[in-house]
Amino acid sequence: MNKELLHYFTFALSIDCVVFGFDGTDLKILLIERNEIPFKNQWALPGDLLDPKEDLDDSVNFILKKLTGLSDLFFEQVETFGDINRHPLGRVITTSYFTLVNINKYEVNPSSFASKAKWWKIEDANELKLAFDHNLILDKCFKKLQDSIRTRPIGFELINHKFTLTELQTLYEAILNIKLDTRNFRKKILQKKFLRETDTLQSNVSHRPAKLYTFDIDRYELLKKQGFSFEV
Amino acid sequence: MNKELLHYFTFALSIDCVVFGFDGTDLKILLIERNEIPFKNQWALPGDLLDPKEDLDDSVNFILKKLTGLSDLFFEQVETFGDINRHPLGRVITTSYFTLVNINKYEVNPSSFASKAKWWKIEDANELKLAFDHNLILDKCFKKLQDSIRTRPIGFELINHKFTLTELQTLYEAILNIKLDTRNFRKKILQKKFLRETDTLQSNVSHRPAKLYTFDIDRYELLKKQGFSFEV
DNA sequence: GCAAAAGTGTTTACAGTACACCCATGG
DNA sequence: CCATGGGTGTACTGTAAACACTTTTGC
Repeated sequence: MNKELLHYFTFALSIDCVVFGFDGTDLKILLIERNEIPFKNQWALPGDLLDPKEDLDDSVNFILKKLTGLSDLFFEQVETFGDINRHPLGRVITTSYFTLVNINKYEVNPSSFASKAKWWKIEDANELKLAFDHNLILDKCFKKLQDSIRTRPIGFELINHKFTLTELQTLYEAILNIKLDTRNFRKKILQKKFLRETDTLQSNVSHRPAKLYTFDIDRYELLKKQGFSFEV
Repeated sequence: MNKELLHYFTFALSIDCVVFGFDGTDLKILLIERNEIPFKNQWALPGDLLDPKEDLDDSVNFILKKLTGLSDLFFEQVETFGDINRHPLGRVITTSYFTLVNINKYEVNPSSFASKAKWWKIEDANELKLAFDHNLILDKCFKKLQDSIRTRPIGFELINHKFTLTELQTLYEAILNIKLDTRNFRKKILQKKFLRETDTLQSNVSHRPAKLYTFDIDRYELLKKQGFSFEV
């Protein structure tokens, strides 16, 4: 490679993972506390520099696992941030990815340069001064999440395999930050026919037990292709 | 910077501009013919390596102008592509941006490593074997364009300042690649109230002249904020 | 007066919204 | 038998879709 060209090969690339989680009640976001400069002892999105030998999209799960122990999540790319001064150590461009998981199904274990890893309520995370431009990234990804839930049945990771309609409604309410009418919500979501009633009921609840539902995968995939729209 | 860290600062970043254009009838895409390796003499999206001293978002117009003469367009970031082998000269990550312009309002002039710059019909461009992974990038950006036109009144660059409803309908039909019912289209788009009737008529047409309309900017901005949805 | 595109209204069907009471269980 | 959340139906309103003829101009 000639010298003129080498001048261009001086960027670093990083990946930032925006992992939203739902615990049955609240929408949360997974943050780590950094124990390395820059921004040592500050909260940040899990993210790291990309190794030049690794593929961009493939590295997301690798990096997330290294810092938090979570693995094999389905991420979606959101946006790439490239302000000149966004990183104190040099010219680092970062690409952000988001996903949404069921918090109860995963155990979080900080490692590498993460001294802590913790689920924060969205509202609380927004109060923090995060490392780098991570407040901005979080904000953009949250908007993308809100958009996403309106245009597709967000996935099988969100809630337990079998779930009640109330749990699903709570998820929608948490993400969109609005109250929904129970009867209308049920009507609308059942209409789409991507939920299947099971013959199991909730147990050990001190009220009328709710029916449990599962996703009908085939129908779900079909809707995704057709450009499903769910205007709640 | 220590040696270990330097290992990460070996990426190059490029920008690819996906400029869609409308000439009143067809939807087109602006491509250049490269007169430099790699992919010399092949058609490609206008794009180039980013100078490490330049901001990411700010460089789009700079690069486009250098190659095609077009300037000051409003771009939107779409996606970042980072396959390991996408660029033959080394590890180059590229970020794609799209815009939509009125072809008749701009003059195209190839320069720098572009020997030609030409508007191609979308269908024809899809038949070409483009440089790098540009077929993939074009495809993703086209889908984004189709999405965009459903969720906002795409801008003031598309058509002349004053335009007829038929021109606007033709634009929608070209982008979405469907036929629309004239009466329903007019009803729906006028309902949104972001068009304002002028007291001017078309002239020099050998049929009944159409009324000319303009955008009502205030109303347009309001709708953008509110998350306008136009399900044609 | 003819060719060519502009312009216009009504009916029908379906989806969204608002709203209040009974049901099944655990304790 | 009471507390708790589960579960259901109907009437109303508004938007989407289908569809055909008259108007205005240039030549």
